[in-house]
Amino acid sequence: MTRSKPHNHQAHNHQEAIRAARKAIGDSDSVWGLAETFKVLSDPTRLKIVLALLKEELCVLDIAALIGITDSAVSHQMRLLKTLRLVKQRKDGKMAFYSLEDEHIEDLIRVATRHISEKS
Amino acid sequence: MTRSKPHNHQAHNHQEAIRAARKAIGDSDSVWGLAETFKVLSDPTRLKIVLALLKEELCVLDIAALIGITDSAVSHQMRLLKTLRLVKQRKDGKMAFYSLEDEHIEDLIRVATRHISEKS
DNA sequence: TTAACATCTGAACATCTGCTCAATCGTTTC
DNA sequence: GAAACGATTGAGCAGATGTTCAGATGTTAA
Repeated sequence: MTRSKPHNHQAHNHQEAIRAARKAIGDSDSVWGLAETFKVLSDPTRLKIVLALLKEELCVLDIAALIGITDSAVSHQMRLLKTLRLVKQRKDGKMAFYSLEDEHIEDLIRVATRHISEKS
Repeated sequence: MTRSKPHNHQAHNHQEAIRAARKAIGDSDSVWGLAETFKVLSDPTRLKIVLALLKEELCVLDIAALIGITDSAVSHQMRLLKTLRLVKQRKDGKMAFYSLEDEHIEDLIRVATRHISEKS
C-alpha cells in the first residue's frame, strides 16, 4: 500500500470527560469511607469471622479453633472489628463473646455473593 | 467481704458452637472469592476508577488526570480490573478506553453507601 | 495464695500492595 | 523514515498488613 485512508477517530473531549467523572466520584471523604467498608471484608480471616457471627455469638477460642489461627490473632482482629462498630462484646467471667452489631453487613455479603455466582 | 456468692455463668458448648459456625462459613473457596470481590473495591484508587466509569468510558490519561496519579499506575490497575472481569477495553488508535463490564458493582456500592450513611 | 484459664497487648517478622521510574511497544503524524 | 504520543511492562521501593511469640491482665477454682 502506497496510500492509506486517513483514520478518523471518534472525537473525545478530555476536559469535559474528566469534569463529568469528577462529579461522579464525589468528595474524597465518602470515597475513603466506602473503601474502608470494603476493606474490612476483604481479608479472608475477618470475612470468616463475620460469616460465623451471622448465626450466633462466639468466644475468642471458638473462633480461633474454627479458623485455625492463634487466639492472639483473633483478639487483634476483634479489636479492629469493634473499633469499626461491626461487632460488639459481651463479657462473661473470663470469656469474651462477640456478636455482630451491624445489620447491613448481611446485605453486603448477599449482594457480593450474587455478583460472584453470576460470573462466566 | 469474707464470703461471696458462687458465680454461675451461662453454659456454652464450644464443640457445638464451632460446628454450627463452620457450616455458616461454607467452603473456603467461596470465602476466598468473596474476599477478593471486596478487595478490589477496598483501594481508594480502584474505587475512584470504578465510580468514574459508572457514568462513561474513559481513557488512561483521563483517569490519571482525574485521580492524580501516573498513567503507569492507572495502567497497572486497569490490567488488574480487566483480569477480574470488572472492566473491558476498547482500543481506538493509540488510545485505550475502559468501561465497566459488571452490572452488579453498582449494587454493591449502593448497599455499602447506605451502610455508611446509617452509622452513628 | 496459688494455679489454671481466657483474653489482651506490644514487638518483631515476613509478606503483600500500590506507587514511581525507566524502558518499550504500537499507532499516528510530519 | 523519524518524531510525537498514548499505553504498557518490569524492576525496585516504601508503607501497610496479618500473623506469631512472649508477656501482662483479669477472672475463676482449689
